Amino acid sequence: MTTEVQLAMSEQVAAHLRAQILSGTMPPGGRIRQEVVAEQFGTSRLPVREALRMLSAEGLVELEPNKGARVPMLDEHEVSLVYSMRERLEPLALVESIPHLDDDIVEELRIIQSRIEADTELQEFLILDREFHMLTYSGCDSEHLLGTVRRFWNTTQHYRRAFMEVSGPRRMWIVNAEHNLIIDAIERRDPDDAERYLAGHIRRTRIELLRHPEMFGPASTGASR
Amino acid sequence: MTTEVQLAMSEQVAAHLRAQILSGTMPPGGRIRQEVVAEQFGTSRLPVREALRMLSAEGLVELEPNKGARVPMLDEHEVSLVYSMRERLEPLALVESIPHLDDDIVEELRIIQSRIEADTELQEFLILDREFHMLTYSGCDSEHLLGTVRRFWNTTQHYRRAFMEVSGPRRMWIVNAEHNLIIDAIERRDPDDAERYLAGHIRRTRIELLRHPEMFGPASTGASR
DNA sequence: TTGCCTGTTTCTGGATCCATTATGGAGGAG
DNA sequence: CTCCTCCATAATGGATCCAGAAACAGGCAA
Repeated sequence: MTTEVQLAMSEQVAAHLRAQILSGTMPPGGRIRQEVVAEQFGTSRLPVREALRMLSAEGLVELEPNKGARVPMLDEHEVSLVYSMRERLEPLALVESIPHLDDDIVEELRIIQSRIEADTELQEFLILDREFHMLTYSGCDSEHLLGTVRRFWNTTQHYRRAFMEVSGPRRMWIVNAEHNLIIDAIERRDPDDAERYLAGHIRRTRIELLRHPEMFGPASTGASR
Repeated sequence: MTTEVQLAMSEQVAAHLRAQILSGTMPPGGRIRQEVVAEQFGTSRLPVREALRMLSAEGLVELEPNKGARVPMLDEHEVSLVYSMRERLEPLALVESIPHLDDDIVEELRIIQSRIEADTELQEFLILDREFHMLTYSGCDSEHLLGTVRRFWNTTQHYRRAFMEVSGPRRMWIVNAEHNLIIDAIERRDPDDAERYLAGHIRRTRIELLRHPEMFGPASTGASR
């Protein structure tokens, strides 16, 4: 009796598309054809439709009636605003989370952070950075709060990558310094400091991001039409 | 040439279910059977499934694989947390919105407010109160921000009603006073004051709400199992 | 040449049928 | 009498087929 859960087909499709979108294989503006995805998985179009609904709930695709699905493309103001939302919500998530974070988590955070500092590969950085922040929020037991935070990360994922591409390793040094401040505050169980550092971290990222308007050109990577 | 849009069937079903849930006809914890809804609308189960996916994206139902849909039931802490999220996000929405609100909107706000003060019917109050706040955010052109705010209102809708039921008309007087402060701040185009009043409005509501833990009993209205 | 109209094609939306999984009750063992 | 097991039932998940809307290409007229 394996505890293997035999995921529903629609979940599998959703997971795969999610990975593709988050990894940048499907750039913003790119259309997603149900039939193409369906035969890619050897299923009918129905689970694909369900998967697309799930992803639209997560902010990863947008659905237009009778016109299909596409990866959302955000303009400069919208990205900035999502960062403003993150700036307000994620500190709350962190404050809620800290009381439930034990020393094992803190240790794990330091391990992730050391891997971030060791490995400067872009794709790897994006994954680890996300993992780092999500782990700091993991003590927060509200699915609403966590889900909302995840959605924000999803919608801005592509622009995080574009930003890191143009701002280079210098940006990573700053991120590293700020991450370590956050870890220390968590270890001291100091929610006020943690909140302050995190809000500042996100705010500075947003401001820095706005200094690179070239990221928001018509279509940064293919994705015509 | 009518601009009538011939809504998709799934949208119609979603709209109807949405209204039913928000009006309290379907209480938290209540299961939603696809087949029942389907024959209620004379359609197949497929558009119902799509509608349920939409509603789950809006936070109005929760889906569990192979177990169907139910109206989410929140505990005390979760509701409080959603109010904390509202307290942080809605002031941002208001600040973003104010520059785009013209005098016509202000006038409309005063009309809604006068209707709230005139009509003390509970159901009507809930609708008008929501309409009021959403109108103050209507100048904000970000679908992400507006969508998130709407989701928060959706998830707490049932507890807003339960709260008004137990706290009575006294609560309405306070709400009225605070609404008028917000209108004035908007009319003066003073985002700082507006933000302050709104944050205080939500915070005080949250605190007051927590003084009635009896609302979070096993099941306030039917909805067994 | 340019703009509009129309026919064709392609893709999404919906209906029906089948497979799979959860649920609830009856019956038997301890 | 209680608890476990097994089975019948009902509800969800998926496949296939069909209808309708949108994009595209070609032709016609100004």
